[in-house]
Amino acid sequence: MADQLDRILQQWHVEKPELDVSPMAVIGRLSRAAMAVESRLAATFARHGLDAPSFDVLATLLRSGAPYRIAPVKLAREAMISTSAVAQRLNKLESRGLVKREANPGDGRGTLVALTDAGRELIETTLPDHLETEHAIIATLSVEEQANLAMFLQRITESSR
Amino acid sequence: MADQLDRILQQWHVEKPELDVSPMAVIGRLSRAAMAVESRLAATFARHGLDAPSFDVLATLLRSGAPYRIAPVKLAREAMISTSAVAQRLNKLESRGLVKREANPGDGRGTLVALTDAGRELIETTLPDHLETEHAIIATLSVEEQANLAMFLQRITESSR
DNA sequence: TATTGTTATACTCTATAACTATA
DNA sequence: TATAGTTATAGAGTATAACAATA
Repeated sequence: MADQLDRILQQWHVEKPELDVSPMAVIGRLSRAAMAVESRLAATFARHGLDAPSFDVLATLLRSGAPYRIAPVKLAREAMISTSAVAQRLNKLESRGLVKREANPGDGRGTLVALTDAGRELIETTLPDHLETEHAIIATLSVEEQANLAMFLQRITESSR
Repeated sequence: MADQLDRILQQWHVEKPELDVSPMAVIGRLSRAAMAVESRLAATFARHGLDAPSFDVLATLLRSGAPYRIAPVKLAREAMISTSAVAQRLNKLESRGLVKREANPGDGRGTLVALTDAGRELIETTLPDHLETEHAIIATLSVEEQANLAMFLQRITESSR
């Protein structure tokens, strides 16, 4: 089945026959797949009143395990965003009562972000739905193909560092 | 080699052993790979004074072939963005003299976006550099692996429609 | 001096709504 | 009525800079 990338590649072959545009077949489809997936995940998040950045913070807190407390600087490193961006994500979540900021007993400069009961409840409810969405997205691939895909993506990410 | 996704999956296994988080291995790596690639492509674009949306418009015009003219509504469909977003991309490019808007002789309502000489020159110079970057990103995979990766991504995108 | 964290501010890209003009 | 295109406006998320406080 020809997709949009096939048509784009065909155009390039006609217009620039001397160029090797084969990398576009991979990178183009990577970016389109990421866009399509992002949009499906966003729909699931929205059903629970969340967006991707908020889900990311709550999920990071949950998977860190009891007592569900993390320093903002650690959240910034995990998400690869600035500490300022973290502060702004936290403002949003804290105003909804999903997290709260506490003093860090081990570091007078620091803060600990804690999951509230409401936050815990929301992420526990959202997570299975999210996993179901992710499962549906990749169900078109066999388990072996999924493993190969994950490995290829890992190698691409590593080689881009 | 354990990457960040391996550590995240391990955390989930400990905290939520009853959940099947295996889809995250694929989707998580997809989103990280897309982010890493996007950032490398952006660096190449920046070296030529461009960003991804601007490159997208100029490349679309170039691969459309002579006379390098496209209606805005077609640009919107190709890029899957609103016609308003297209108008704003065009404002930016036109103010730099890289494209110009002409009347559409076949449709009195319409406009044709034309590559200027400067725009043509810029995209012709940027394109080989861009392809080199893309080639470097996927060079870690064999040609066969690249083909498999592209196919897997295509299937994921299709199944998300 | 370096690190943690916050706010103020600005930037980028986008979509929605409102509008003009032509098919 | 529908389509093409634009601007005004607002929204989301981010980073940089400036700042306060502690290590």
